[in-house]
Amino acid sequence: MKSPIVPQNITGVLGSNRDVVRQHNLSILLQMIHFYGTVTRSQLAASTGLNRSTISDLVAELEQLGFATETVAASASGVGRPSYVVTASTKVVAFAVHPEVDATTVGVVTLSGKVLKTLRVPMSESPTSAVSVQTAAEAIAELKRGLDADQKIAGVGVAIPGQVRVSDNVVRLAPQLGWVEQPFGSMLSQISGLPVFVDNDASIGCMAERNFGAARGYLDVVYLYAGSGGIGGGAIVNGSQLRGASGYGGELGHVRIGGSNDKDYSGLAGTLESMVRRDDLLHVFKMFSATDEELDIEIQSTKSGEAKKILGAQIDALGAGISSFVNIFNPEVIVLAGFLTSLFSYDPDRLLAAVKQGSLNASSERVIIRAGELGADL
Amino acid sequence: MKSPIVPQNITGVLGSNRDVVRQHNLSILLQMIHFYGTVTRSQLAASTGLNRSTISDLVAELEQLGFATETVAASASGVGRPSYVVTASTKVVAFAVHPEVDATTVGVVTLSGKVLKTLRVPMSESPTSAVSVQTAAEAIAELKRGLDADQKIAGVGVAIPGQVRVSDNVVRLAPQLGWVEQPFGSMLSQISGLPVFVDNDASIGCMAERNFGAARGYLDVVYLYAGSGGIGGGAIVNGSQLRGASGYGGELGHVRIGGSNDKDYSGLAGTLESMVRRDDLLHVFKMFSATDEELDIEIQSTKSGEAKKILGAQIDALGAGISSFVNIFNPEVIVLAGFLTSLFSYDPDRLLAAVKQGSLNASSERVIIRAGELGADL
DNA sequence: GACTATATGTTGCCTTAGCCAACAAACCTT
DNA sequence: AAGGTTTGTTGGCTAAGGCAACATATAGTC
Repeated sequence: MKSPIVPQNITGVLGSNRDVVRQHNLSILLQMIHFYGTVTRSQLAASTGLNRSTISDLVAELEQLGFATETVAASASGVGRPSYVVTASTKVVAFAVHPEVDATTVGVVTLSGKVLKTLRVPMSESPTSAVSVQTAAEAIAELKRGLDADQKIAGVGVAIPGQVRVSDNVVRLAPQLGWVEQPFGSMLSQISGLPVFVDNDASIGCMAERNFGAARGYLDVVYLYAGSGGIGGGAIVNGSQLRGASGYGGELGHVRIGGSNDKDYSGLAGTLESMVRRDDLLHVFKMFSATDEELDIEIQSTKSGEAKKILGAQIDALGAGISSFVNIFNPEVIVLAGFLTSLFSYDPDRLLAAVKQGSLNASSERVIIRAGELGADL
Repeated sequence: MKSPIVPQNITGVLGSNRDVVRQHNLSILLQMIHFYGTVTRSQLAASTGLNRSTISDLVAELEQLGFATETVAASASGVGRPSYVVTASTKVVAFAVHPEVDATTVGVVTLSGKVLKTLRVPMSESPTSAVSVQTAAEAIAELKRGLDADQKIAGVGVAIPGQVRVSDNVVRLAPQLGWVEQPFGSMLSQISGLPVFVDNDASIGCMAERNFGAARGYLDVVYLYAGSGGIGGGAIVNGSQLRGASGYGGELGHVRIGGSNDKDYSGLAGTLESMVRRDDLLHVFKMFSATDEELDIEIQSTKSGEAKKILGAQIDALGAGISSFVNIFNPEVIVLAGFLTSLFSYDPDRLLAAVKQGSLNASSERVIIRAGELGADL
């Protein structure tokens, strides 16, 4: 067997297709149902451009697969015959796992994005990946017992505060947890017997905002999330998540914005993460740990000049970072999450001014804020 | 007519389709032919995954449309029946227009990417867009006369050193040329009677490198180009060009990397463009204007401490910028063009070290250099 | 040089999936 | 109740890719 010399790598991601069309269309419908929770058939037809009969066929298939339910239109409010209402099935659920330093959280989510139940397992110390997997598996088993017999489980989504190689669900580096090269996906998959999808927490937050939150329906989105562990980011480029070659693109917190020598959690100097630090605010408020809500109250009500100075500096730094992202991505929406929300609401004008000052096109740029929700996944 | 309340904006860019498949497949084949210049039918079949008979059919259609030629395989070197060779037709050409401050360049390019002829029209002063359009149209007419009767003209591609709204071919802002909101596309289209596609020069350079140059075949690419007018950039994300919501994304030169107050050509402070300046090098070498080649010779042979200092600083700044892009995009390749090539070859180790220092994942990151070629287009 | 193995092109038929048009059903208005 | 409007349903149509059998062109073997 000679190796076939140049096996032709294709120009793009282009496998061509025939029945791929079906898959594609089903997937689109499922996305829309997932997205809206409840849609009429005619709406589906209108927005996909597909024929009524085709939609009918496709929805029937989805229904048979258990992903959707058709109901006979409650109270119609139109002229013609009322369209059938397609509802995302609550029979299909997924588990969402979020390992953190002080706890591992597991939730059950329906296809429609509703969180049915969550379980938070506190940890006395930062868990190894093996411990975390074990904890997650037990929580999943526990939650599984609470499900109805007819509910199907689609899989498990894991949100990791760190870099993840998505292709094989390996956690490359999670500095806070102290994990390096941990095959979290395969470990959890083996124990739980379910398909597992691992991704960066900010990427997942970004997708969640795009599907259910502030960036709902936009095609170009920049997302920034700041928690106790630094700043994570994600971007939606032309409707799909920025991943990069190996799946760990979108590290927007580690973008260099200033000449400062302060280092961030990953040891890089002058980055956004090093200049917008939650810890600095906690420190000036003499708090040790606080929820985002507690911190927000402190921020909005502070009279300390020192605190105001830090807040101003952080807002300017955040604005500088955002302006870079505006220049790079030209997004429709920028979504801030975590305590960045507080920075924005503390002085929106200052942030907007900072962004405007550093970006090329003042045009078409809106900043919306919204807290992220627990990891939802497809 | 009531407006249909919520006309359903779809989740993604999703119109669904049936005969779209054909278009898709034809387009893929054309891309591959365009990309390789010459391919066998069996190669096409292998890399698209399509059936032999389908390929046969598709290629026949392309041939009939005049985009490709099938030849009976010159010297075969295999076991079985030799496969037909499909060649990009030289019968289909496109014009490439590049307006600059001191000249407007127009070229004829074949589908296979070969530049048949170029025409450079020098300008005594920076042209208005109307003048530039007029010049381009005349040059196109001139070049048209030199074409064979059986050559088809696909269209005109225009590379603008500035921001372009791709959707309607309007130049938003080209600081060097002093253009603001010029509908270059429609103007040229009207005069020349050809379809015109306008885009940012760096974006086009990026695509060219991806199709024919150093980034050939890669799916995630970051491209940086530095000319006399500043630094432009482009990125290929998952195989397609980063455009942004309004089509002027990818302004990588205007990303903030330092606390400096030096401003770039667009008036932004501390950006990559403000810290890596061709002019500074020209100045230290006491040159007024120079080609990249002349500058390169100067750079590689200089013994001046002053020059070395500037070079070092610029390399560090470039490295800082690149490291940000590595964190954001996680690309496979970074392509440097223009005089950035010289910076890299002057001290590659220093640049690599600077990149490494500022980026998260030292893994999977290669830097290749190559000079860009004149705008080729699809 | 005939034979075999191998790879590819060609042809006719099949299947799939979306479209279309006609009709039926369910709603609103008058 | 009649007419208008929107949507669902049904049966037939069509385009496009797959498949299998056969034809064709090369290399290697005896």
